[in-house]
Amino acid sequence: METTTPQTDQQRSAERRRRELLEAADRVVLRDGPGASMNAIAAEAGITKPILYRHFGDKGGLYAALAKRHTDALLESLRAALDAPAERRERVEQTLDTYLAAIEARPQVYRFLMHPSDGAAPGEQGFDVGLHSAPVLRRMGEELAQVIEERIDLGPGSAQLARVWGHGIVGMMHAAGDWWLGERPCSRAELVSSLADLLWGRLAAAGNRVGGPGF
Amino acid sequence: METTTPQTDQQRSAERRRRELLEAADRVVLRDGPGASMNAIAAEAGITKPILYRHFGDKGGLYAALAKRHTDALLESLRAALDAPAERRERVEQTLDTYLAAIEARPQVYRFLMHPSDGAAPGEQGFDVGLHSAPVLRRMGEELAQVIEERIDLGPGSAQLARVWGHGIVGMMHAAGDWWLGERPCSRAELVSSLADLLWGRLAAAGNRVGGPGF
DNA sequence: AGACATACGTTACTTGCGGTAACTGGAGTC
DNA sequence: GACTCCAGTTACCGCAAGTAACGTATGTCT
Repeated sequence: METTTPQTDQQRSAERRRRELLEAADRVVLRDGPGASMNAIAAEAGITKPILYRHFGDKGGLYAALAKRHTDALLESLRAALDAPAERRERVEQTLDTYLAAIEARPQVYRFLMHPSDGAAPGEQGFDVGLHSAPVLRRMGEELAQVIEERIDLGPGSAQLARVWGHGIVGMMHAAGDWWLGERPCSRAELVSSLADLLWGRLAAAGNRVGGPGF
Repeated sequence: METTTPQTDQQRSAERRRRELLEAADRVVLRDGPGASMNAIAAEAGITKPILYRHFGDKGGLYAALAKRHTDALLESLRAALDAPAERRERVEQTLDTYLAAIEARPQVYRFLMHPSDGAAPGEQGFDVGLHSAPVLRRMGEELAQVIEERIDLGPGSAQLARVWGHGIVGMMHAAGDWWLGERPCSRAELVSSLADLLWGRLAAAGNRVGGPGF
């Protein structure tokens, strides 16, 4: 057989191993929260620490690899909702709802991606060592910016405007979702509708309250 | 019992001490970034670790106290801009600009408040141990929600709507500001104007691009 | 005055993490 | 059969959070 395929064989094996390790890490993080230690992950994978370090360099590398998996999956869903052939408002609501459904379905994953250091027990190292603080939001922002610029006519300076809006809208969605996930003050549909209303200028259109405080 | 003024004296002294410690911690964090160690902070304050722990319990407590100081200051400025007697758009722009000016003027403080674990050197503990991940955003969101509900007439369900919008707008401002601070793609005034345009429904009003991709 | 409680401060320690160096055993190669 | 790579191990270092146990000045009670 391919007795003369040492490198390819090794590479395939290494990649499979890497996937296994990532899945083990996933399980641990999902179970123990983001405070999971490298030791615990190694144990779950049935091996010991140095192997993890050989594969991922350091904890930040493991975090990045783990985050990339989930981020890719999330972005995939969002792209689908964003590219759907529907009216703009419909698309916006679908995208918001997709995002919220995702974080609602797997809050542990969400918390890991967005607040990787929370839940670290005393003496434990957080998980976002390095500069990996929520690159998810950045990626989503850039992605949305691109879609906006491709599909909407914004006149001069559209590139800049699209990027500002991309990051702004993503941030709005994120913050509202984070708050909603914590307090559950209303249904998902209501939240989606309220946010879409905001984006549709209802804030600007609303009238002043009568007998307000002071003025 | 309260023999004259021993307790009060002690309390005053303790409070002054606490302020001194917080100021020292501030200096260290501002200088060394959020990876500052308790030892370093204690040294800067001219004392040793256990005193810090007697005053703040644990690192999370120190973080919380530190964050509260800055958060209070920031909220103060924002409230002023938000309560100014001006047209709504003017007020919104002023508030956005105030926030952006603050994070632009003291990015170190900003990064500490928002991304407290970044910059932690290997082996160092991040700074947001505990559940203190960005309560700043929550507080700003609630504050804004209150102002919105007080001053704007939103019809039925206004309380809920105001809260969603409060958190959403704060998240928009935060994410856009974070991105802007990192890349500086445009002037502050442009960013403010773009965000206000977004809130004023320009996204909804814009026309579709001709010859878009696919459709 | 002298014994005493109390808060302030210290040194010295434990624990547990991330990360690494140096050793070990088994596959394939000449 | 000697040689070379690997995956994997044990055993360790450095360092940070957090704690226990030990002084020491200050003002109070008898």
